[in-house]
Amino acid sequence: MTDAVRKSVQEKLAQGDFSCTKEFTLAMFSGKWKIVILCNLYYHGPFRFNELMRLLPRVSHKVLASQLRELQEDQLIDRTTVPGAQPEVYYAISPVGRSLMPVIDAMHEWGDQRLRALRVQPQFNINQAAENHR
Amino acid sequence: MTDAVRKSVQEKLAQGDFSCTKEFTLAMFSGKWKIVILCNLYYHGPFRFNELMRLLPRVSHKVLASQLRELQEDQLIDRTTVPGAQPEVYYAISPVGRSLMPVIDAMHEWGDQRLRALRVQPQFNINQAAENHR
DNA sequence: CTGTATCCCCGAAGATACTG
DNA sequence: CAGTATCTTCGGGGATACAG
Repeated sequence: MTDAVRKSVQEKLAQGDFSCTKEFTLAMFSGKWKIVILCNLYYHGPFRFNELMRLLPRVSHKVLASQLRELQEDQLIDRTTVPGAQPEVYYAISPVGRSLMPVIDAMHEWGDQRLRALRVQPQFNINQAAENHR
Repeated sequence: MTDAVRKSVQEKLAQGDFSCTKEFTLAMFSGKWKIVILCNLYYHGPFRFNELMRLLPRVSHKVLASQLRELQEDQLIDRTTVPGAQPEVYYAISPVGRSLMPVIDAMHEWGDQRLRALRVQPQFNINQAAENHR
């Protein structure tokens, strides 16, 4: 959703061009909330829509819905409806989504080490870097 | 650059919030061309600006420049100027960028297997999936 | 509760022209 | 050759209102 990558990958695939494996993977969790959603579902079990809303305090209604829809389309999560007077909808990580976790773990580890390194290097000021990016 | 993630990560860091390691890593190669640039620099050695332009046939002048600038700011690549009558500028992957390659390799492998699986599953039509995304 | 429909904003991506 | 400056376009993200 966030993502120019996502779109261009889809176009490539539609044209039968499968030479974009890295970008394809990248497109899986591009989107401002997808990684957080994925990790929450993985580590803390299935959640209902509003439970996720509470877990992600800053996400808007519509955006959460669209992120979940895309994650479903990519088959990374499963959506289950428990019937009843007021049906309950549960989102859970799927086997495919689960298989993506090692990649996310690798990202976590790299980011962890990198941030650590940046904080002890006085010559690289993180706030300055943020400034530069404007 | 592409990225809502990049921006929100920078804001978090500026506020002293370092609890976004995965997103931080994600922000490294979010941007439509960054992974391709990184891999090219890694596997096929330093390149000059115009050489990169030729390698990425669809990228525009300005966008390539901005992607390279951000990669520099993130210290993933090094920019070297060889002085002379007409100075030559070379872009090469940095040690930090090099350390990111295992993560990218993991993404490559996952994407490869996933795409393979999708192509043999007739029940999941990739073009259809692309349609759904509209 | 779990969404969809609408409208707005902003920044990334692109095209083009200009510069040292 | 290696960029910067400017303008336009397009789509993601957000807020809000409405619906089943």
